[in-house]
Amino acid sequence: MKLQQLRYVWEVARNGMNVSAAAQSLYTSQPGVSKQIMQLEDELGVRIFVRNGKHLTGLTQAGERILEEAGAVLLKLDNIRTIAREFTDEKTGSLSIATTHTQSRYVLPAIISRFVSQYPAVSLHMHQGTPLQIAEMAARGAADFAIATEAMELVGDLIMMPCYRWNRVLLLPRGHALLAVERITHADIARYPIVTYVSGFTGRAKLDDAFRAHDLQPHVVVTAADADVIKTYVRLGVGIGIVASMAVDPQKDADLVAVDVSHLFDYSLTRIGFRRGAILRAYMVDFMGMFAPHLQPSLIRKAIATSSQHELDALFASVPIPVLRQAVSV
Amino acid sequence: MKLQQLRYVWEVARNGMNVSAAAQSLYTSQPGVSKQIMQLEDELGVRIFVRNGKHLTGLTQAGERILEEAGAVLLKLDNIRTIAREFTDEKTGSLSIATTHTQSRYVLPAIISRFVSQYPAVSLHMHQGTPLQIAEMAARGAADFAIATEAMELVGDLIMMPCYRWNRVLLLPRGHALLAVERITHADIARYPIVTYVSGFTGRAKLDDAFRAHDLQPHVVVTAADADVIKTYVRLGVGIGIVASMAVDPQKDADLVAVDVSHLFDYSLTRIGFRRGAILRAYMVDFMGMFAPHLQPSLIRKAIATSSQHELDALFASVPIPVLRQAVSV
DNA sequence: CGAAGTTACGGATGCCGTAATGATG
DNA sequence: CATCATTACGGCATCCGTAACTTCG
Repeated sequence: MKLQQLRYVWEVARNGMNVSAAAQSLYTSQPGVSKQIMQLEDELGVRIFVRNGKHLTGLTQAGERILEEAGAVLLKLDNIRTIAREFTDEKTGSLSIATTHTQSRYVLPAIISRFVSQYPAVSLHMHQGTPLQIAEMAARGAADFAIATEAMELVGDLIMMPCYRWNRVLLLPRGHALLAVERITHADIARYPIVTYVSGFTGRAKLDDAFRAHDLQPHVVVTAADADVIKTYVRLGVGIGIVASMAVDPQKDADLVAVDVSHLFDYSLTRIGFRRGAILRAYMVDFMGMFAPHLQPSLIRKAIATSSQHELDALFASVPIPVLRQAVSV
Repeated sequence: MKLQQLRYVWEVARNGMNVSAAAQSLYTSQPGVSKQIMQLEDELGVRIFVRNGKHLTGLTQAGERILEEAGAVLLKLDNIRTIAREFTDEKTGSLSIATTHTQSRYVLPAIISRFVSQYPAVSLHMHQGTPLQIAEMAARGAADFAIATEAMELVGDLIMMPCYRWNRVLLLPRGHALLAVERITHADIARYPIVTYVSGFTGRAKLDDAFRAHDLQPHVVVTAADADVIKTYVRLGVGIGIVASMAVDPQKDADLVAVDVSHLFDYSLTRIGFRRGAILRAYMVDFMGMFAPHLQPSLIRKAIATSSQHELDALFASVPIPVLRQAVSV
């Protein structure tokens, strides 16, 4: 049994049982991959892949279980490399963050700029995607961190730590009729065409929930994956915007009015997640502390030591999670 | 990074940083081991072993952490092999049990004979040792199972499952004065010289506790690691024996009288343990069921899924553990 | 027929073991 | 001086890549 063989098996499975694709992504030749896999199967005396003639079509029962262990092995090998780097170049390395538009555009810049000034030798990689893509990237090790509000619970093998709670603001063109309303209600909002996030993004679910709870059918006329698009349509007068409060920039959005509507919607929780079982570099732990000050190294260590979502929840039950102050312009 | 290198590092550490010894136990040459380790260190850019001139004297900080991961890798490789064998030869393999004299002499024979008749192609290995040795053997994978009453909690990385509770009997020569006593007390026993287990064996601790709780100083004149020796001295008239009830053989020990004294001592708990993270062959799960009928596959699976001793305890809190009927001859 | 996987084969890397050298206590 | 680790070196296995062949959709 060789490491290459495990890597090959893993990569073939990752590429939908396509040996050619796996070979490419491993920068080697198909025959090499094919042969090593067969060699492993011979050594183990068991087929890992189901073959239809010469084509691999799936995993055998044994293959599934072997793949699982192989994945764990590959993770631990990564860990060994990480540990080694930590002890050689404490301040150098890379930090790969997968996150959503909202985070990378409005929340992270300040954090990142602090981080890069403290760790200039750490190369930074930001990946944008849907919450699900983000979570998957972290889960399979393509990113060190996933930062998102949604879908983080859908991927197992992620340790997710609550970072902050936030709510929504209404974005209105100056002079909008709603500005005259003292305390805005769901019904008030539902009277106007709405521009907001597509479902699965930036707390859209909680927004829908709130209206549904009041038996209201809001008129959502434009949906977008990010606040910039939403603002654009609000400026066009298409409707009133509902965005995450952190997406409001007092300067740049001075032509619009942001109204706090946190009394109308449940708070959403943004979390940072990383692969369970992965070793974190010191600067990664530090990064989390910058992003969410309550994520102290000792707390992170405890979180890593947990083994189930349940345990993790219990750990954070007693930790106060900051609530993002609503950036309201009146 | 190669698997051999991890194996070499692991083995050197296991052998007290002695490369020569490690090479021998790996059936290879010293230079090969030496070279591969240095190669790994070069690749990782970090020393794993502390060197005093040319002698390895210990692990570096990085080395300790790397060793930990390497151990996990090696375990998972074993798991892959185990999985493969499970799918090829479901009924063949080996079962290695580390246990104490009491178990292997009095308790296991019946179980083992059932087992071998059901799995004739499984080669059986029994290792006898002190409870601590036993636990360590299982923890490092030298044995599949540890079965013992003591010390199982001292070794981490073991999943220990309660099997049965048992208590002690008094072994008396026929016609002994104590046989006239209706309900024997601690004080009654303490009046006679006692032959029993050495500390650390077969529930000796609970025995001492009981006398101490009654402010009695029993006169232990002979201690032995197994009941056979104890019986021998009882037969010699050196003293009265206190042994585990399962150590009494009604036929062979017909010349002695066994008196139930379970009202005098706390029940002891015999457990079976296996390495956390290891894959169990189907016949291993079956073996546990034969040894302790309440250890059903589903329960074992749940136990494997636990990650801490605490969780494990919680799981078994609601499982009734059989109490061994006292084999008393009167 | 095209895409994909296996077989065949030559070149090169690299691992292993023996022998020699260098340190250690 | 005996033990132990590293360096040197030759033989051999093995892994890789190219090319040819085979099979599936």
